[in-house]
Amino acid sequence: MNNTLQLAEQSVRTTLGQTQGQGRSPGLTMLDLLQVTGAPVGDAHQAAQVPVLTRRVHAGESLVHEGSPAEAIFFVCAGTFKVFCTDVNGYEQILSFALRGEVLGFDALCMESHPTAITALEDSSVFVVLRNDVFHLSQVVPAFSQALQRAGSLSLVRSRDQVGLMAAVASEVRLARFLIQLSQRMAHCGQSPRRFHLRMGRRELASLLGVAHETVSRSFTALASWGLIEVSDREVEIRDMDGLQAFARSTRRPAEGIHAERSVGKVMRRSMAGRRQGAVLRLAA
Amino acid sequence: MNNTLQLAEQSVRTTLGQTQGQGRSPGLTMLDLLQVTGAPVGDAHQAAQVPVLTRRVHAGESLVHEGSPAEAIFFVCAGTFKVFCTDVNGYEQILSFALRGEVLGFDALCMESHPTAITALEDSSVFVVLRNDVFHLSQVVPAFSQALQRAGSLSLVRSRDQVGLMAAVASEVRLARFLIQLSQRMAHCGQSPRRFHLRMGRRELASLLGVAHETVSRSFTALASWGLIEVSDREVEIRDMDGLQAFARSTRRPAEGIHAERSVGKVMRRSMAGRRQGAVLRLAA
DNA sequence: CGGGACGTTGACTCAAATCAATAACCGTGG
DNA sequence: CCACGGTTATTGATTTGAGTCAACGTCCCG
Repeated sequence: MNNTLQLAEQSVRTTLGQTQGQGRSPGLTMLDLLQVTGAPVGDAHQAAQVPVLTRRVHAGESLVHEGSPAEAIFFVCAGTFKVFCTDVNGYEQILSFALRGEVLGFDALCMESHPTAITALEDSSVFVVLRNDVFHLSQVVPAFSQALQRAGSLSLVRSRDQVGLMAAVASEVRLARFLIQLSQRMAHCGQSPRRFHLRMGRRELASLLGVAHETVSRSFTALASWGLIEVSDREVEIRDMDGLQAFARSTRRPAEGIHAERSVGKVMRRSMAGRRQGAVLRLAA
Repeated sequence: MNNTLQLAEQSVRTTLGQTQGQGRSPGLTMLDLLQVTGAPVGDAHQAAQVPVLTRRVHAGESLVHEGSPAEAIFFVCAGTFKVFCTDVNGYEQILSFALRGEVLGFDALCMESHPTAITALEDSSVFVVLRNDVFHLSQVVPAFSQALQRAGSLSLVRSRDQVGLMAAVASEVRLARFLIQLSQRMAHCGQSPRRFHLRMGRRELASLLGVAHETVSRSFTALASWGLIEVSDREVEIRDMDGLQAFARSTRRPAEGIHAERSVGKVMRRSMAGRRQGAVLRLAA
């Protein structure tokens, strides 16, 4: 317990240089961090004793650069981040978007440097846990150990959802899946699951989905003309959640031996092909 | 310390029912588990005191079913596993292959049930850590806590590499990237990085790469005809590692503002198109 | 006002999905 | 032993969806 406080003090001192004078911890503690992650808080009193650093990152600013030494991990307190890596040719591959409660930099725990870059898509803030403290805090504050495990695990689930996105054949299906994912994550953050503002541009979306940005545009208008969503620039409203979800379930040719009818997506896109205007769509009713 | 042994005993008792009578722990301990993960072993003596369960899984057998309650996590001790999920239409989406040292089921830590299925591609064995023990062991055996963090982190890195695979435009590039990844992982396991036996079929590979299985076949013959590899069914030999790596770096249209020359892949595929036989290839020499 | 970033839409091309046929392999059982 | 069905892998023919190139409109900021 004594130990705990010492540790925390040291943490603060060590990190101040890191934050580049940007953020001072306004009295936030480990308890706040735990609450943001949604993990069960064991000993709230103990957790409230351990101060935690925060850092503000303005829109477009970088939180970590690719290849920079892995000195800390972060927990998103507010805002949105994009995680990406830039290959030798300058192509920027987006790996995920992170919302409130998610951990950033977990993938660096098994290496010396960050394999990915992270930048803020809007004004955001994070909790900072220095790498050296990760180990100690795990031992001293059991709830933190658990929160880290859960957050890391969630990160993995997200990453695998991402594979599900890119696995879809049709570009419209990829977009539909993304929108549903985002909708659920927004809901989880207490925001409206039916109407939201996209924090990223078409180009970034295209990278995430693994298609050309022109295709993203076309897919948006396609989904809108089916009557599933309504779009205006980055403003999105889901008009037919069930329909969108059904459409998002379209898959690539099913495994042999299972003789289901043709995939929904293709049927729908084919049936829509002849139509001229955004006709109302009856979906596998 | 005393506590440690009690915990372990309990673990053994609780798990015996789970293992379906398949595996008895042949005296393996936490020390063995730590060594397999490659994590630094702190107190070897302590770790050697903590028995750990193992479980054998025969080729084709299932380790966990999708949606089954998340009762344990696993560390691959030997063999190969595939991690996948089956969607409503019966299409089997492969998420990753796991080799020795990697953790399985980490994604279930943040939920009540496994979001993915896991089956063995060959006769394999795993260490079993019950979910309830994960928390306690993390507190009692610091080295385990660290090993779990590292293994989870590695899992995330793998999952993101997977995104890198599917992000590539050309199917031959995807396959090339996969082969290089696998080569490096094989090397990490102490096996030859130039010559290996694929544990998975074309269909499974196709699912992982996000293409049709016919395309995987064609990509294999393409890479072989470039002279980069040699293939015979599931036996693969990399003949030109540098060339393969250069080819694997081909990307989608680079981000605007960076005016690099056309992507390597397209050029190569174009220049190869005219050739009839597996000519020797000079790559960006 | 002009330059730049962003988004949409159209036209064209081509790579990969799909459909189909064949070959090789394997375990089973006559 | 071979015949058989089932699975897997390869290759060919055809179609189509998405990448690419290009033009255009909008918005914002200097």
